[in-house]
Amino acid sequence: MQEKYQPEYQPKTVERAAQEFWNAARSFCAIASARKPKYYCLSMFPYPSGKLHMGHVRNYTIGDVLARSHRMKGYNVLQPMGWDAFGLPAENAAIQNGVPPAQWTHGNIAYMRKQLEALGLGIDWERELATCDPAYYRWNQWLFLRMLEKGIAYKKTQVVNWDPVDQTVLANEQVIDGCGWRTGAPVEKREIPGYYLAITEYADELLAALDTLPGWPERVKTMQANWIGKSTGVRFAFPYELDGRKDKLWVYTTRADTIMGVTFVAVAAEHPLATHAARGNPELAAFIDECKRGSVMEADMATMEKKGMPTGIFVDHPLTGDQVEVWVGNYVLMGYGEGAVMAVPAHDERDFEFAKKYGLAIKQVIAVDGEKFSLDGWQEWYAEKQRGRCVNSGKYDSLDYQAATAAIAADLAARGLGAIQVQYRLRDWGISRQRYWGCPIPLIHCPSCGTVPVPDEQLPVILPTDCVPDGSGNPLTKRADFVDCVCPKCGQPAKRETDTMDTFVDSSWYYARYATTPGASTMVDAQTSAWMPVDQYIGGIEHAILHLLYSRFWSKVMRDISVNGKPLVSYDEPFAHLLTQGMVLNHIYSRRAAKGGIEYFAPDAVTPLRDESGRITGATLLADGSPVDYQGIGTMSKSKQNGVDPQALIDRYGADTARFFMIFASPPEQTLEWADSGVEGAYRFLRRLWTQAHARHAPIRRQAPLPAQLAPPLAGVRRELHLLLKQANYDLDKQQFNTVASAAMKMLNALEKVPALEGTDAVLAEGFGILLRLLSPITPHICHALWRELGYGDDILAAPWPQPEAVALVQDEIELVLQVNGKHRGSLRVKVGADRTAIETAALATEAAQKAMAGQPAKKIVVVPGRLINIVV
RNA sequence: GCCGGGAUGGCGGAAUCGGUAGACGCAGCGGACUCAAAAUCCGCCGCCAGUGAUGGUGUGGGGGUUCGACUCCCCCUCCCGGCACCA
Repeated sequence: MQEKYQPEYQPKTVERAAQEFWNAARSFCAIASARKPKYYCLSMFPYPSGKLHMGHVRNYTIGDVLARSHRMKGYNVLQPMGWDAFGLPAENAAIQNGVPPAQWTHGNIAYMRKQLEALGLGIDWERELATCDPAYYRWNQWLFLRMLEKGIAYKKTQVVNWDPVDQTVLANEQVIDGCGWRTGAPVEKREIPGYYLAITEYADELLAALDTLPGWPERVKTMQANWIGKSTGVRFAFPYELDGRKDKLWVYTTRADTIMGVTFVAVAAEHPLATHAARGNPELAAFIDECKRGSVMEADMATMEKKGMPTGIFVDHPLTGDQVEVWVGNYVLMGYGEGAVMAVPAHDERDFEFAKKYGLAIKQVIAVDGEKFSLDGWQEWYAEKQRGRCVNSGKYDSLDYQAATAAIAADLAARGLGAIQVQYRLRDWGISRQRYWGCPIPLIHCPSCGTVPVPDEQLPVILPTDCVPDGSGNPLTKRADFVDCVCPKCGQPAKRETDTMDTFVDSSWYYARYATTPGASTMVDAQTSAWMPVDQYIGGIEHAILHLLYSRFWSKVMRDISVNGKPLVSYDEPFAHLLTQGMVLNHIYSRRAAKGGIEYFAPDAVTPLRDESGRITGATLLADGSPVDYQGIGTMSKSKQNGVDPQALIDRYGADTARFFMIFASPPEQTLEWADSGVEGAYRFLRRLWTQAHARHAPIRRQAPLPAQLAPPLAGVRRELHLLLKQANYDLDKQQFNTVASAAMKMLNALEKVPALEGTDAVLAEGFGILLRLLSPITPHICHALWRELGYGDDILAAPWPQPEAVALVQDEIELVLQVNGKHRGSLRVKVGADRTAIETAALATEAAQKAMAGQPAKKIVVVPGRLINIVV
């Protein structure tokens, strides 16, 4: 044994010793093994924002509980960690304090890695990676070039938020109420070229394959399915003649059955017809300009006031030949579908409001029996598909949705004006960012050859690490040593692409890189396929759609790209099981900066002001008493300054307390409002565990075998322990870790009360052995130390997972709940095998039943075996 | 606005299939130990009435199904996540 067994719990000493033990034994280095089943346990890697926050502690403790419990259950576990190291916050930090993003990022990584180590996570650090490392991002570039060759990557124009003062593209996050976050200037929409990945080519597979993911939460699959948004509709055209030229205005609709109710057509501000009409119409041109202002966010588009203006251009209704006027609408997006929509005010809520506002015709073409249509106000049934029948629609009258759509599509097709088409809500993935701190897009622009890919042997295109962004555009554009190059094709001077990639690219395949042999000279290798897919992925619910969908897409692309006739990877889906952790929330305080931008303040930097009901209404700054606004509660994040650093907790109580508290606080999938009340309780429990173990260490070390027959009080304690273990194992399988922690507390409560009898030592030895193993995934350090001190063995990680024994659980009497008319009136004890009649007789005989029945005869008696009996009078 | 989720004591939460609502813990209150405090230990603890036994009531709000509803169905309110350049 090591030093003297301390009677007091000293987390620092215990934790240092355990961590040294694991490091020396390389306990968490994953080596492929054919003898054990593999378990690739992965938590979403953090953005190195500076310090860990409680959301990280929650995420990584959950992952570690799963990894450690599976290890003890006999799995060969891989649990890696790395850094999502490119991104906007590094540039923001540079703007604020002038430090280059590279330096800031590496400093943060060093600090946060120490914090993760202090938490005692069972991580294979030999596989650590950072996405800002050229050895990693070269493969982003390499795969991008393969996608370009296959046509999966292509160029088109994109609409971005433009800050006219800083002359820079803004992220959605940097747009506050339609204005730039630094300048306060109203944001404009601007069209610029960018590169896209054709994720829509995989839309069908991404949707269908959701059914192959039983290990994913239903809610995430539903969100992804809705996001992909597969719909079957009709793409059709309104023919028109303009300046003597015949042409067609195409639209797409899922409600072709309402086509006879079209009273106008709305096009996007950027639509060619709008541009045409704006010539010689200054008022319309001004309106189009207005439409081009504002943010590009969908939420803004959906909630803003719907506005429009007529173009004076008319198109022909494809079936009736009626003249239909074309309007410009601020709610129609050029980049989505055809940039034009048919408007049926009677059966689309948005069109209805629009028509009422501008006095446009509303023509009812769908009726529902028993419902009365009125122009006075919108009613839900107007847009209903299922109950409706066509009216005022000529030959389509009385047809239902299905029949009308089919007939109308057939008629449109016969005229060459349309066809049934499957469409997706999903749009192709735009990956170009006009930012410095990201992976360079490996392209060269040559005056004579056009856009030329960087040859593979020149990869990676290395990002200079000494730039300091100042908020006014991408500093790469000013770096001649980066931009100036020679065309790989013709050798003439050329310019390098300065756009970098979306950071979602980096995170779309990092899990595969972890699984690859460290230092491999290819993107992936045979080891990748051996470890993949990830068996258990753990991360925040905020990634339910984008990150998880992009990763699924990226996997399928890698599967479809072959090198030397071999696909890069052999799996279809990257993540077999997914646990979506609920967000850890905290209060958000902010105020408008002088220029109109916004600044955030940490909750511990303000004094909240409350109304009489206790709700926070505002706050004052601790530093100078100036007022700040209360923004409600939201996810802990660097940008909102509301993260809580776990370091103080770890320093004061140790990592085990921090881990236990986070796990105990709530079930993993639930949102958690941060409050540190209760940390004391977690610490108290661990201290009690330590002192109890110490007080009993002599009898436990004897490891006496259980006697054949235990005295009833001891048998009762033993039964309780095994019952708790059974429940805890069930909860662990359900990934409901908070009640596993509760079970451990209940076990200690039971063990403290074990009466001193013949066999007590054996019950204690068995009981502590169960408790320590059950608790070790949550609080590994203290369990490691006690396991050794109490003489169970050298390494609790090598111990088998505890299982309840059936013989310990038997009992001969059970308690049934007694109800009269469904109301709880007491209980009664019956022998385990008692039959129904015996139970009924016993129940009717009880004083409580007699009293509650008040002399009335039983009309019916419900007996739920083993649970309750309900007498109905 | 649209998509997904949530709401249970003063607080975090528990209740596996529709079967004792509030396990476990925090806070609080009372007591023991102590010169005192901390730590520790014992007890109480949803709300209302009652000295008490006990009775009534209670899982965001309203309605329904059922012998029985935190749990199932319908409607509503509020909160959280996502909405494609935060990660």
